[in-house]
Amino acid sequence: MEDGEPTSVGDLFWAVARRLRHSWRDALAPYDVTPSQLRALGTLMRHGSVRPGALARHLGIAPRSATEVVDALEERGLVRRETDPADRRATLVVVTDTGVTLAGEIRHARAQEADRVFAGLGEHDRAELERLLQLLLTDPALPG
Amino acid sequence: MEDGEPTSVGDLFWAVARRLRHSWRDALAPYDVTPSQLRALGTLMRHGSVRPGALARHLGIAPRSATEVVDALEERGLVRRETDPADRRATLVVVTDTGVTLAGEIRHARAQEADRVFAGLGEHDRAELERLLQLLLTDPALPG
DNA sequence: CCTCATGATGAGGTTACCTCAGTAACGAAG
DNA sequence: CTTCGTTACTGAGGTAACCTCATCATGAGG
Repeated sequence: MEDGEPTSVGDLFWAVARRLRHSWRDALAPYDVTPSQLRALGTLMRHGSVRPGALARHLGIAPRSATEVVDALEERGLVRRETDPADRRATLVVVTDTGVTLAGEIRHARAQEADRVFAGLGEHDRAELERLLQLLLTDPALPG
Repeated sequence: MEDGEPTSVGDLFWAVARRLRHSWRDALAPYDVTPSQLRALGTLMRHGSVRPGALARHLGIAPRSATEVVDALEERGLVRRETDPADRRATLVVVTDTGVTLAGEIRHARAQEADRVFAGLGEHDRAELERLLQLLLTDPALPG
């Protein structure tokens, strides 16, 4: 990113996104969990056992893609699939003990990393950024 | 993105990034140019004819990946490769007339789209966001 | 019980990256 | 002027994270 002149807000946004992505990838490397897996794990922690379809909706991805993330998490033993007793077509994705533990550790590490990155802004600016992002997120002009 | 509770600034950031990405992809669809291609084309417009290696540096990607972007642009006739007269190992990536025209059109369309998205913030907030992003970008705490 | 909708997944594709190895040409040193 | 390390690009092959479309089982309503 030696490009000294990102012209628009959009360009700026992407430039920051890129840096952030790399930074996080490095921070997560020792845990052998990719960002998207972590995102899914986090959602599962927050929502408890859900079906892949619901997970997909939470993550804003296609149902088929949720299957893949669950596959990956299951392969790492962080999650396990159980047949939904209420509907035998469906599956429940349950976080294992290992998963819970790891999620906790990573959450901690990531919070530190985020602090490191966003702390450069100072308390006030960080709150301001949070407000603006929240605004953008709830902006009806953007497609879902 | 039905997930009502992105907890951290980072999560928020990614959520916004996702929406923005989709929005842009849709806006660019009629031109048959991917975001990464457009980014490269933009850089070329700003810097004139450069070698793939330099382009890679500007874009913050590996040299090998620049080759790919140039391949794609060349295939669409937006760019052409010329041997660097100063160093026959090297190649110069030159934007064709078609490329210049298309870049102009897209720049216009994209500006409108960005306006649409970020205008939801209002003039003041947009400037504020720009300031904050610029801050993050120049923050030495982040790896290059 | 037949039909339609729904939940998950197999198959196969795309984008945008990456590393590693190879080839060609430059530049300096012998 | 030849040899040698360096640099520029690219072929080969790989990855993550998505996608669509087709398939199969189950559930729910007429």
